[in-house]
Amino acid sequence: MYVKQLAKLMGVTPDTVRHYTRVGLLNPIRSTGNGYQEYTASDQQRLKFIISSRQLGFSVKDIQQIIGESQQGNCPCPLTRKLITKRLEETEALFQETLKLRTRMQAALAQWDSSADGANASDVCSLIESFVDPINNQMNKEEA
Amino acid sequence: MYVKQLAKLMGVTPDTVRHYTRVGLLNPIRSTGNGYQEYTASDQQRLKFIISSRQLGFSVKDIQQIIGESQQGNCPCPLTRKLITKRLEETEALFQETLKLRTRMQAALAQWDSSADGANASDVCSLIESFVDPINNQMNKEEA
DNA sequence: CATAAACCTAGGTGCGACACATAGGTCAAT
DNA sequence: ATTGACCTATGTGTCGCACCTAGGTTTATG
Repeated sequence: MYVKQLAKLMGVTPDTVRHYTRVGLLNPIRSTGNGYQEYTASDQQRLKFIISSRQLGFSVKDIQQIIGESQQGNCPCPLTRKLITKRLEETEALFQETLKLRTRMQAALAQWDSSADGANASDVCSLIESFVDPINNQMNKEEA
Repeated sequence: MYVKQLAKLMGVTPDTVRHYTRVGLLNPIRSTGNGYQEYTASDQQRLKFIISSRQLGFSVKDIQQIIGESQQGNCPCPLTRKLITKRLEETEALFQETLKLRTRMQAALAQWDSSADGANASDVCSLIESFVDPINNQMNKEEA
């Protein structure tokens, strides 16, 4: 099976399949004669594994490591647990940051909807310049 | 004031200041003689604006646009509102995706903590291979 | 005065996971 | 023979910086 067919079958783009091939995650066979890449059932199974792993938050390098561990005859599961623990921490951090960003943006937009336009020579945009963040600016807390 | 001093004053790295200078957001004056970049009070104010904008989720290109609009004599506030609306939508989408990813990861880790290691010739990692996502796999919903 | 420490410059590269473009070869049908 | 749809390898662009290279400047010190 050629690249486009495999891609369509697995719900990714041909470029994605080529990308994984470039980095060594897929190992198609060179077709005799025309030089086309022939993807086997093994590649299909591997691609399914890659897609599952990506959906679980593993990076491409993580997947390379996991597969490498497996190919060296070691059980990759301990490594897998370690990696996902790390990735989960990162995702948790990203989640919290995104949540805070969203709150800031919503607060800004709400404030701006009810405020007039305006700028002068020294300012660029009065909306941004005068934005007061009710979250990060709680009367400077206990400082007063 | 030179790059390091401005950076320290505003709580960013000298590289960040240089980056904004490279893309034209800051316009320091060339010092006579030694070629050093001299940042003025105007640059300091501008940098403050940039940092605020970044914290509100604007991209560097957004900021370039907003400043450009202002420099052409137009009020940048309508553009600002339009841009933040778009960025807020993106942030909302990222937030939802991150939330779902976190849930998947937590589910996987919980399942893996109580399951044995194992892999064979055709598998890479049985944990990933046999992971069942309780969120995305709700008995295939109504299909049965 | 020589030297070292600490600052500065411009320009280039690296990150991550692809998407997209370039220039060309192959194959099947018309 | 030509067209269209496929394929190849390789390179570049994305984003916001961080980091590195190779060098010049300034200041303090022995």
